[in-house]
Amino acid sequence: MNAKDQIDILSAGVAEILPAEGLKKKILEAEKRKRPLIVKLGVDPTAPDLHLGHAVPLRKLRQFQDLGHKAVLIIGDFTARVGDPSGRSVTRPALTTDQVKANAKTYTDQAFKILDDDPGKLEIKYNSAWLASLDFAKLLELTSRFTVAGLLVRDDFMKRYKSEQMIGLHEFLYPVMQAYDSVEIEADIELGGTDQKFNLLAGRQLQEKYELEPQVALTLPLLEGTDGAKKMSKSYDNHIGLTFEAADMFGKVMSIPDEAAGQGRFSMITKYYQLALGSLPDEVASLGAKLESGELHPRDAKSQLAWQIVATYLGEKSAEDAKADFEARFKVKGKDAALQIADKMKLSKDPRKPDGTAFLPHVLKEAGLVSSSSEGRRVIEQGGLRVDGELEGNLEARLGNEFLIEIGKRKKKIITLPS
RNA sequence: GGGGGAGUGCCCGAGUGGCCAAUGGGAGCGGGCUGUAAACCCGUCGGCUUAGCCUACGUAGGUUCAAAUCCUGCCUCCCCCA
Repeated sequence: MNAKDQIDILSAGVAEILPAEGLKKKILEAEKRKRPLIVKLGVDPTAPDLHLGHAVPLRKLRQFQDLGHKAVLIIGDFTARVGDPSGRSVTRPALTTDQVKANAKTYTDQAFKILDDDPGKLEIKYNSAWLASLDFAKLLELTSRFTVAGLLVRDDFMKRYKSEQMIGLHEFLYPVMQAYDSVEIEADIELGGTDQKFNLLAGRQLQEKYELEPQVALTLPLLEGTDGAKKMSKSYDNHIGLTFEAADMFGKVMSIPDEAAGQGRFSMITKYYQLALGSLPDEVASLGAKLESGELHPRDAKSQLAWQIVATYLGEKSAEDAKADFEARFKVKGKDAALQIADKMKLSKDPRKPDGTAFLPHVLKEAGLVSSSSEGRRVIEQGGLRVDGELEGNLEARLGNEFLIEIGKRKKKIITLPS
């Protein structure tokens, strides 16, 4: 592919390219020398649960691979012992090596679903390989290339410093270690979220001191979560986990708003295509046009998006099932649709009294549809319970041997009582 | 080593002796509306066959007719000085 097209694809959806002309230069150079670019992505194996936000840089990395470049995934097993101070107002707790190991495995399992694992295009390295054996002399040599003032200009540190919160000395070393990773693998490009900008630039600096061609930093925007406002994060409860069950993942994608706050009518939909799915710029553009013209219904656009996302992580079969399930649950109404998707379950005890009636809150609790009988009572009082398709407003009711229970729109079960 | 502060329901966070199962926000849940599990509106949100009762405000005791609120010990976390 020619250089211009490559640049178009690679710079799509990117927050910043530093320096601005850097990507172009690197690509032209690679073309001239007929060698692939080395594209680095550093991974901090601290959180075991990955979500779609984490997938953004991985998608970009995959685009590089697809254009023939070489991805180097650095598992920061060593740096994880320090914890990235980026965006943190407090020192992160250090992890044990076992935790780091387990997290790294979870990470790579997920990452392989996005990346091309052709060994010519992907290399995985643990940075303990070179960092663990650094001796103090080498460390001094490394650190002498950075200045305290240089580190302090960084926002995270400055804020903490000014507000008199503690900054561990070891935290100063984080950018240094990460920068050294870039030296070690001679990275041409490094990817990261916008919050990683400082660390990526530190890599540039250090490479220069080691007389290497400095890497180009490519930062990617942070993906908004399902609320369409804040960045996706587990602590905001707006994340879509890569290990979610198919139906849940599908539904969560369907629940993203069309529009990200103040960014155009279908901006969230197109953004997810671009960032979470890594669709190419022309595809995203034509999708946006179709949505604007009304040719494509936003619901269908999201449904396709959800399908593809589920298919990536859990397979096409799961995606198909999740889609069918979603439609049966929310598009088609009525008892027949409910019967199709309801799970069957058998209660071990018969809750009925001699007169054939049963206290429904207990039945709901036994069936695992509510977590307490008080909650069951509430649901019934609020008009959320249907038995065999009929609204049931009484706490006690006569029950047959098999019946369909529906609570709200989502929970549906066919209950069988022991005879 | 010395001094100070804090621990409240799933999370954040009010509450400083009775009016507290505990304000408010978020998440969750139910209803309405809708192209959607979006947005918005309404309701609900410890447990219990619930006009009542039980358990709860770090933990163990104590004072009091009455404690999340006062006292003491213990545990945990944080900050400042050295």
